[in-house]
Amino acid sequence: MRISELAETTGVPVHTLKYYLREGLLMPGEATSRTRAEYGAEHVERVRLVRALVEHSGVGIAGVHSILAALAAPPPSHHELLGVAHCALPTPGDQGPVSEEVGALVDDLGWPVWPEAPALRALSAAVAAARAAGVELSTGSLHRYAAAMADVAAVDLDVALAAESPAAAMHTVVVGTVMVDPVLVALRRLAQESVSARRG
Amino acid sequence: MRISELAETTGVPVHTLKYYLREGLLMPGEATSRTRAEYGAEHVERVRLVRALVEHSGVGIAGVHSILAALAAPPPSHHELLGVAHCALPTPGDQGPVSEEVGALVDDLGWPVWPEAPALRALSAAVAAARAAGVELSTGSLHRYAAAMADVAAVDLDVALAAESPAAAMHTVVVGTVMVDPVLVALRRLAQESVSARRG
DNA sequence: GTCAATGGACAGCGGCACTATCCAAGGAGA
DNA sequence: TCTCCTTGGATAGTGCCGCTGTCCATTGAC
Repeated sequence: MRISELAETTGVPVHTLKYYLREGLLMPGEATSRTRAEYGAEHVERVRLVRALVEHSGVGIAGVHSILAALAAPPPSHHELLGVAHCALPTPGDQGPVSEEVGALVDDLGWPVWPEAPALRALSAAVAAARAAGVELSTGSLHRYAAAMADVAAVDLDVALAAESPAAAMHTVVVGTVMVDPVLVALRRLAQESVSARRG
Repeated sequence: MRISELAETTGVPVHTLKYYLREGLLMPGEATSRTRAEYGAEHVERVRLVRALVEHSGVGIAGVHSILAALAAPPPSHHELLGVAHCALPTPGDQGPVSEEVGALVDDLGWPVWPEAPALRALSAAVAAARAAGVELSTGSLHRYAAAMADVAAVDLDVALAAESPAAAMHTVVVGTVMVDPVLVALRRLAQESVSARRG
């Protein structure tokens, strides 16, 4: 199909597709002449992925770049997959240090976590920001939140390991991690209402 | 203290404080003359809250407005608190319809949820976006995610109900909901690494 | 032969969260 | 008193981001 058909199929304007081509978010079509190129199903899929990431995941264009690069790289062993995937994910607040409290938390939980994990820094920043906003976050609450997120992670890993290929597992982990976050946030709101109604 | 001292105390430039005053995010100080006003501890706290929300919660200036309005309103009964709080929270994707699948999900779970809840629409949109990005989200996975988020919500409600006043409970629910989301996201990443390492 | 579509280059836009400039009035130190 | 700095207020500008609009030469379908 030509670019205008790709635009029609995906609902994305031609101008925006050209922009994605310029930015390297969309691979060029197969040129059939100097002013004509052919696009296929993989282009449709890519456009849908890029739009979903841009519109719903909060990672910017640069983040989409990094995610696409991770998906394109030959996926490493299962051991390294998580580390590579998490380093490819844009993580807000991963600049600062790891707080003592967060270090103690993962120690207490007995979580075997890479000490340089971006998520450790992000967690430290997020906890500090919540406290600055006046939210009381006790160690006990953090432990209970962590236990719940361990259940979430178990689902994530079950789905990822069920993938038929390492590339599919990589896709599941990287894209699933960023795209399911909003799902979890919405579920949390609903669960709050549900729990409140049951208790009230 | 004067505005320059407020700026020094909070680390926020005077210009930005003036901007917050203009936008109504910061209440005016007590005017001691036409070119002098006195700011107090509640201003410091408000500035910290506004900055935490702007920098770390993803809700924009408009969302901060809506949150502050909810905090200022006389908090209703515990029954209504959650509904009022959630309507005040900016919820991306709350424009669309509620998908059948999401409706069936809350039915299956037996969650007593208000059918007009913004989170229902947000969840529908988030699930659709994840699917568009190629993430396989089975009904079973959604159920397991929902169970985990029910545990999270139980912690949320425990903390909120421990508040000594309805106003404090409102603050805990509204601010806690948006500021703890990033904490949960970071914990999910860490839990993924931990679970992966344990299984590998 | 005609005319719309294409690829390519590049500037412009709209929204957002500030940030800079300017001004008159008012207070504080010399 | 004089001078200089700060304040509040108003208005306009900045930088970033994700597009979007314009222009052009080439080309291919009708």
